[in-house]
Amino acid sequence: MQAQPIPTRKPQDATQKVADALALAIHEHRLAPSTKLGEDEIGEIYNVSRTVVRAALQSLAHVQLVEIQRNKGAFVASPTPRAAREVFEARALLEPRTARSAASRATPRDIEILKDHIAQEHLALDAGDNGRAINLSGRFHIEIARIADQDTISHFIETLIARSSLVIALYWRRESALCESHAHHALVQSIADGDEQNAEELMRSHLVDLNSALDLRNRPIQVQNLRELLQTTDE
Amino acid sequence: MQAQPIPTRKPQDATQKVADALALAIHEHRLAPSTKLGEDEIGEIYNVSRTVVRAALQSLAHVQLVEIQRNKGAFVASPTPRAAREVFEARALLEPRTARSAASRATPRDIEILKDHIAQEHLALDAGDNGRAINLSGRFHIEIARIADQDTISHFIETLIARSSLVIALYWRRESALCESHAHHALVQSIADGDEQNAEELMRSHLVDLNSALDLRNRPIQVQNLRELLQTTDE
DNA sequence: GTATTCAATATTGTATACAATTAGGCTGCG
DNA sequence: CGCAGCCTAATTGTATACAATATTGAATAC
Repeated sequence: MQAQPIPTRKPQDATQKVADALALAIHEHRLAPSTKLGEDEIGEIYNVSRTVVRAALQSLAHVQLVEIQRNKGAFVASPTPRAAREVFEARALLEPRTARSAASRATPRDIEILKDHIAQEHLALDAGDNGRAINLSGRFHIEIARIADQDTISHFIETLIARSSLVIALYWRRESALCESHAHHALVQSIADGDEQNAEELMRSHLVDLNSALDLRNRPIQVQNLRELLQTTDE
Repeated sequence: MQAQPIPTRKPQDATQKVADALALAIHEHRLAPSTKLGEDEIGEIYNVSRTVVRAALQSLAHVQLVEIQRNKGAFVASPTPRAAREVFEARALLEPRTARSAASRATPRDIEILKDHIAQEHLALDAGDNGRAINLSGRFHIEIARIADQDTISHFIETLIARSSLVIALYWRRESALCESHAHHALVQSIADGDEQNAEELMRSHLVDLNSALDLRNRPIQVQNLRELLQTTDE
């Protein structure tokens, strides 16, 4: 079974397509924080005009995946330790309640989806594709928010998880094990059981674990080559 | 020294300027929900090209003040009762804690700013300018979030309050008094006193009051998209 | 008279051209 | 040798031109 494209929202227009591709690259840590995202360069890679690229970059800037400096250009966002801390504080505030809500509403179909996410996550880990595993781990949380059926808060959580990807890229302690989907599995179980209290508590502790796996003291800097990382043959 | 030729003033960031102007118009209820926002029309009004207008509209779409339908155009957002409920649920989740945090950090300068906000709000109310009063009332909440010094959550609250303006435009019960800044005054007092517990509780009850002033049962008439109205049974 | 088809118009989506700003290097002077 | 100033190249900001899609209205067939 080969890794298949992660089902993002279907890109209706070119702008969304480019934005999704860039977001995926960032989430999978192929694009490091602070990487310059030149408009011409991206446009050539995806065969679209700067108009489309600019719209995509602005879209990503709105969820703070990239930072746009006027007359300077767009860069992959590089959250400060303070911002990183805030992201996880906000998640700790929102997600436990979301997990509780999900436990009270999840359908068998939802449980299937969650288990499928975990399965794919395991596959990615076994394949040594950490970037993809991190992305899938985040999408697991997004899926829970979707099940909770709170669009507004779900949207917030999506942006938080997007930024979490950057935080992890910058501050993850290598010595700590990658997202033990163990925790995810227990979460699914409590949600499937409709055990609201347990789901809430598991999510809370899960986030605490995640947070404790970060080292917010050092702020590494990396620069990479765009074209090699983004080059795709599909049209 | 030289004469300053200013045939046409070129703002630093035209996009932001247009977006701000449109957002203000929406917040002050000069632009009603579901109003069509044609690109050419707006461009002529502000003397900018469609490029700038499109960027501004997309920016507003990201905070859900406008809704963009592909190949159809941009419209002032019109939150459903469900969305309206969610907005205030999210505020109830975030703002009490923010008020508590503000109470623990506010400086005398911050208190001055808050009191100034209330004063301006009173002025607007006395002048019968309800739109401006509503906008100022919202900015009061944003100011508290700023004082709390949590950029991430503050950003969420900003978007929630922006949408609250639309919710109020659609669902506000005429019979209920407009935002009694009485509540705001008490809040400022508790924040000035550093009384965290009281600030949190006051904010909570204030939001409950706001919510109870809405009537989410009836969805106001919006004959913007007839096709949808005829096709959907509307839950 | 009604409904359907199809052309005409208007509006949005995208690409390209031009203007403004920035970054880097070169020269010239101290 | 070092630094200031300017000049050139590169990149972004904005405007305009062109393409694609949707809406409108009229003509035609039934």
